[in-house]
Amino acid sequence: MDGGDGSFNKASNPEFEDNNVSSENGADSPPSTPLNDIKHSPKKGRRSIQKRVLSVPIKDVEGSRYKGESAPPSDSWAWRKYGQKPIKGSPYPRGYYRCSSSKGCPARKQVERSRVDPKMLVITYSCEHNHPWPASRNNSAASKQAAEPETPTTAVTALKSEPSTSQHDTEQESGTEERFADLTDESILTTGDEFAWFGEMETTSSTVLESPLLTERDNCDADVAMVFPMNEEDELLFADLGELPECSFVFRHQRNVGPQVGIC
DNA sequence: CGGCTTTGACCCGCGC
DNA sequence: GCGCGGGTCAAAGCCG
Repeated sequence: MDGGDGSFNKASNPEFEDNNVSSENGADSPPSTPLNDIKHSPKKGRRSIQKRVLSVPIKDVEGSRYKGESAPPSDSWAWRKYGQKPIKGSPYPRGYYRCSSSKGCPARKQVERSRVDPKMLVITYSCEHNHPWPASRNNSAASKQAAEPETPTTAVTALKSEPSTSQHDTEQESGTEERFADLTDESILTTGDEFAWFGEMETTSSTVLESPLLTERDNCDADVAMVFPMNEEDELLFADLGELPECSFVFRHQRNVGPQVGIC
């Protein structure tokens, strides 16, 4: 498998391929499937799955229960890891997370180390086209409450009510939850936007980089990749995973700076 | 006790 | 048609 043939390209990495909004081509026969069906037609089902890819410095996710390969950023939602796989062409494995903030939540995300910058995490969020994201809540709390999904607007509202504590000083301790909550304070809302919460992050966080191809944060209509900076501890965790491949892809989008594309 | 993480196996789509 | 690779499920174990 991951022999590192350096064959990292669109063919081998659909995530980056679909970056461009687009939800795969609608040529396949839609299985129209809920989670159950995903089992039998995981890829077909993706037809209606919208994705966004964000790049976020791992440093920012330090607050989350970061144990190994891929750090599940605490983005105000509860994510349950349901799988991990080594990706061909990448020395780092990819973690698969499912939203556990609410029952039946279709949201999923993939977390993997950036091939270009090991200190960054590439997170791909995906959700079904017509499925609203769950209300953003504290991970554990949401998990236990199994609260029902709320409308993005409601979710944001809830966030705005959150006291924006000095995230600068306690970022490492509080993690990103606080940070994200704070971010919403000054961000613009896009009601009805399933990815509104995500938009908040990218628009306000200088550390969050987004693919130029995905800047249209309409909703689930785009992939969002996040890259988080890593610290030494994190590096150690990945130490045995090997070095970066010779060829890597990373899309960045810094505020007022413009997109940056690193290709091979 | 409930929920989450980890790991292996299976299934499906795509490319050659 | 075959093989490769990605994505998901399910079982077992661990932790709070």
